[in-house]
Amino acid sequence: MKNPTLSDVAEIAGVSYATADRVINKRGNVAQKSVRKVEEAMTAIGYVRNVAAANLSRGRIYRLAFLLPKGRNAFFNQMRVHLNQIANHMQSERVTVDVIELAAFSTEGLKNSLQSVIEGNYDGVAAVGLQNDALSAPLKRLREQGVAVIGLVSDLPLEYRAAYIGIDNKAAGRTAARLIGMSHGGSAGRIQLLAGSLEARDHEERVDGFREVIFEDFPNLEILDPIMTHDDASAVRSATADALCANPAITALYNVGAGNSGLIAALEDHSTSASLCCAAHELTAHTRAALQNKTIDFVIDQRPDMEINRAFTVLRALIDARDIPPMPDLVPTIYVRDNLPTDAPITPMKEA
Amino acid sequence: MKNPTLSDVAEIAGVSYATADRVINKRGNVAQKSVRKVEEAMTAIGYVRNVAAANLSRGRIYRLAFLLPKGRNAFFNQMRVHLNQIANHMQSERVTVDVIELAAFSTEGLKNSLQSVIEGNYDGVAAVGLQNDALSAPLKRLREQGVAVIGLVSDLPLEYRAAYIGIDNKAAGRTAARLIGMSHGGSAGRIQLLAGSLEARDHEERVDGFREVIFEDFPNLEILDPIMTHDDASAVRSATADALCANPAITALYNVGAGNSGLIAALEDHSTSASLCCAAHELTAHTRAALQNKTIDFVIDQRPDMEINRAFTVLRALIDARDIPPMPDLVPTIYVRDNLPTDAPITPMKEA
DNA sequence: CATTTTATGATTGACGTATATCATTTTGAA
DNA sequence: TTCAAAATGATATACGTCAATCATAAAATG
Repeated sequence: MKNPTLSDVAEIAGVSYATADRVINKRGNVAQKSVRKVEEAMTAIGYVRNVAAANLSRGRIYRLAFLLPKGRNAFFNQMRVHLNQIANHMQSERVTVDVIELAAFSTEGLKNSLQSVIEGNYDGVAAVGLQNDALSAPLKRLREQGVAVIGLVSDLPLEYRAAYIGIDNKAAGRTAARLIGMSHGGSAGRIQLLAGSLEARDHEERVDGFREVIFEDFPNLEILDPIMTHDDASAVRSATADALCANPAITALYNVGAGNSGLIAALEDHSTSASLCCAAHELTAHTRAALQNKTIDFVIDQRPDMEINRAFTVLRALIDARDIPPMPDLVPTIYVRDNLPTDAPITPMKEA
Repeated sequence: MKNPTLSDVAEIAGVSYATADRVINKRGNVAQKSVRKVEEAMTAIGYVRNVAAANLSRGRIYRLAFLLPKGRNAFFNQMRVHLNQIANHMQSERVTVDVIELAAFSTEGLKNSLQSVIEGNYDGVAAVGLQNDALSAPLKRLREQGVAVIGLVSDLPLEYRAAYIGIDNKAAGRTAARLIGMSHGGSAGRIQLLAGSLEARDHEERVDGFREVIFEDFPNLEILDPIMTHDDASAVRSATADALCANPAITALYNVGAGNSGLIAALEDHSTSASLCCAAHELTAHTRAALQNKTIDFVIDQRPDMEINRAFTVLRALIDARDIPPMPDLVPTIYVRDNLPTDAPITPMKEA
């Protein structure tokens, strides 16, 4: 009935506790036959290491750093909120989190932040990354120090990061195209794309994916050249207004990047926007409201809450050199106005 | 730098360890001013209970039971796989899981299973529920024994369960309607519904939600009366074939329930099915393949993996009388063929 | 055979909390 | 003032693992 302990294993294996310990913690200097005896005893009685005891004994604390772009961007705001919530709960498991903010899209800024992480003596780092070779040097240093590094939302140079946590942006673009394409019901149409910058890898990938699907499966839809907005809401607003005015044949809009409040404002100004099909990224207060009042039709979300959860789990697994526990897959999530999350999903019970 | 312990708290509060312990574990017999002193010290130095040490000391083990419908239904197969995976990983945290299988949709069977749970001395139970007053008595017993009970996928009578973990089925039906509606691009159409049984609460709710949205927002779409299939694949197959034959004006299909392999087979037989819009529930090997080869267009999934994760987290929180940690929301997830998870299909499935 | 390696045993002290016991002090009511 | 009740202090043990030490036993080496 009680869970077997390592002492039980040792006893059954006919060795001392010390030897059993040498085996399970791979301390070496153990004869092969002893290893086998211990392993057999382990499986025989179904021994599983008690992580509570192990963590306590080890006195391990996990010092994590999250490198996020600074600024008032709705998506990262939300991510920061989730991060704080979870970090708060992780305190009881001896996990401390420092959030380091840095200028968005700045290789130099990221490099400096990584430098400060090197000096900060962390166990693990999750960074919203950039693809730039200038980052390789500090990342290499981190690896040499045994710091676990993962890319979050946007990847880091592949050689020096242990994992990437984020959606497949090409899939996200394809998904948007599928939805917009189907919404035409076989009729012809014209789609205006908006993007922050095609130098941002995620934006580029989304546009590519979008194009693929339209070309493959919706040949009677025309894609207009993307307008660059630098993810700025007022730029999005004026660009949208201009495009709709200049090209009345537009039947759909897809904003690949941020600045959705501008998109929404422009659509609300526009008289015939009701017949437009509109897709955007990331569920925020703005896009949620716009979905509900039918200003936009689809939101593709990357589930920042799940990303943060995964980041913690993966970092801890990497730090402990364990395998990663089974977790839900991360896919581009489609929101329409009917499947929006509610705010209080769990109902606590009244009396005992 | 090191995390403060309860001894530190006691010292700073100017009381003994014993008194500090009496406060944080609410053992009573403590003067108000001592309580205040301890609480102030706690916040002053940011004390957080070390759960590893607490769990170790308490020697707590969590004995959980999951009550799932028996049978080789693809969805529950998948759920069982996830459950086993996670249960396996939870062993190291002293969580044991017993899966109790019972006849689907059988109040009597569920009642008996609950009875065996009462005798089985569990700490928590997650049950795929039914709405039937006959269940109240055993559920009441469980509550009296201090066993945490939650409804999973399908809810239990509200009075005696602490939480429900599952999607909002009305929202799921609304979501399907929204997608099918939009896919008509404003044209008229006719939608055939298929359902297992309208006595199953989830099916009924989905149909209701579906109807709502079509009536509200797609008045030129007609909904044909649902065909009852009892979730049987061959029944679904023949019903689908018959309906398509009898009514060539059908533009869309929505299978509210299970038996998708039959639906897919019928569509693959049918010559003009390419122009049909088709939605179904739950991502399985069958529906995944059908999405990919364009036999069906949308799958609404309840993310059984997330549901299982939540179930564990909520049960443990209930058992420990803690608050529930922040977790990703559970919403009806829309899959098209472009945002499928990359995982290799986990269910080696013989038949539906 | 003597000597070095290598393997094993026996034991111990953290780690931080839960929980219990017993002695002692303080408080409140008679 | 006196005595019971309430509050506090001091202390000890257990939980299971990690990590270390030291002594001894077995095996490999020349």
